[in-house]
Amino acid sequence: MESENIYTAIAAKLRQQIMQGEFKDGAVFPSESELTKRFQVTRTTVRHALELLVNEGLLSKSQGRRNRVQIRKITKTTWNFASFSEGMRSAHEIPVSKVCKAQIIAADDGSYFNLVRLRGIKRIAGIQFMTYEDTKVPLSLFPQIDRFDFSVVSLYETMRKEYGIYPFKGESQIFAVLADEFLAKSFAVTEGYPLVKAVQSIFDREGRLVEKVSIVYAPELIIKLTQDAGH
Amino acid sequence: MESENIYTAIAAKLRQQIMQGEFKDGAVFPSESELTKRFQVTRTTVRHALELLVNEGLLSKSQGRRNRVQIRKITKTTWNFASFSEGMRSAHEIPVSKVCKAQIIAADDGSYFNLVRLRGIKRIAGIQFMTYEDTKVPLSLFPQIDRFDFSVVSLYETMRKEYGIYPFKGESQIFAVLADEFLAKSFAVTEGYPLVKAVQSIFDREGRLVEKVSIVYAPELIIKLTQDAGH
DNA sequence: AAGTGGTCTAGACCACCAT
DNA sequence: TGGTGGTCTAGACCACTTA
Repeated sequence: MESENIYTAIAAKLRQQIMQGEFKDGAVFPSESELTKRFQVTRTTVRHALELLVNEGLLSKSQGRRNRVQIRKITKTTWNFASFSEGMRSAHEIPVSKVCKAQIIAADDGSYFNLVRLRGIKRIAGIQFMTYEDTKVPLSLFPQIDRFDFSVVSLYETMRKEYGIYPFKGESQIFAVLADEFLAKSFAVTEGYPLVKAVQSIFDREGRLVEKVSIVYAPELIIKLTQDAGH
Repeated sequence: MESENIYTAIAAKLRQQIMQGEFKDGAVFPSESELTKRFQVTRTTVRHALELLVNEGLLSKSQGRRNRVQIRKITKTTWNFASFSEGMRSAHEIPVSKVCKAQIIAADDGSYFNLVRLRGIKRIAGIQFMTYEDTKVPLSLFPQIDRFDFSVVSLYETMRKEYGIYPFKGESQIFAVLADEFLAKSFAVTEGYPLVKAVQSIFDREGRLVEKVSIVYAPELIIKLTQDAGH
């Protein structure tokens, strides 16, 4: 498991410790001088390693303060439901998830766990669904993942905590579709109403396919994207 | 125009030279040792400055070879038409642009140049339009920009070359809409066909609003997005 | 006041590329 | 083979936060 460079090796070791929960999310990180002693290198090399972790969204820095573990979510936008439900939770709304289908399916390239969910929020007036998600995850990477109840637990959290696999990069295609009877009923719109649908493939850092997902968004849901030229 | 750090100041100076075309796109960049002499700093500091430019997508590096100026486009996807038309050009298709409206409008926050275009490609069978774009650019940043003929010249290129302003960051909202009579005719679909519409605000590095644009995409146009967790 | 991270120096050796 | 960028050392001083 050796890497060519010292700093990549150090980053790999620290990343592993973060992933395995040895350094917990939000906790203070060992100081740079501690790390120089531990790894027997100069501070420059330690900082080079830490820079990688910062760029990966695992570590947050600010001058004078101790470095902290901060696991950044895959997007900062309402692009996937995860961040959306977090926003709702803070606004005193309760996220709900209704499993429509949870089964193992066979494809050309192996077996997949297929999870179909309606997701939304619970309000006084009743449940309002915001997305319809059809997810496929490869069983080769996530053996026995069908034993979890995803109406209760988060899929991404399960991937991270139970399997140590971390979504890193996503590719999406966007379409417009017309609401069919089921979607119209679920989203409380008329049949034929135009809806946004996204088909995504999510990969981890090693480039392995982690998830194939198709999402139809309710019209209330404002889909925001942020893109940079660089950085 | 002084910055607090030496490396930020050096990066700012080099960035300016790249933007102003002193170092042209694709050309070799001064070597790191040359830059240490020019700015009278160590190589570490020069490299710190260059790292910023690499992250901004202005510079490309590889070991042993000279650093090169490489101006990365705002997206690598079919997200805006620019990259799409570039792809088409290489496939021996001719991009076309039909100006529907080009006028100055007044808003609460100043005057804007409003440009509405149908854009697409010319084929043997005829012209096929792929996007309908409604663009508004502030006259405060781009005085007399209405003198250009944007059926011929690129809007982004004009911003860059004539005004030295460089699109950096974009925020988008995505909707689904139904084709009205005009769009149906332009895109050769039936009225009521579902289409993807994006409303974008584009900012430059200083955070100034450079462009407000709404784009409706033809159904043939596959909209691809790539997103990373970090880096 | 002590400790932390941010910046910067002045070197060194190496891997890689072009000639 | 000479020059380039990549890595790394062993220091130093500063800005900032925390106690």
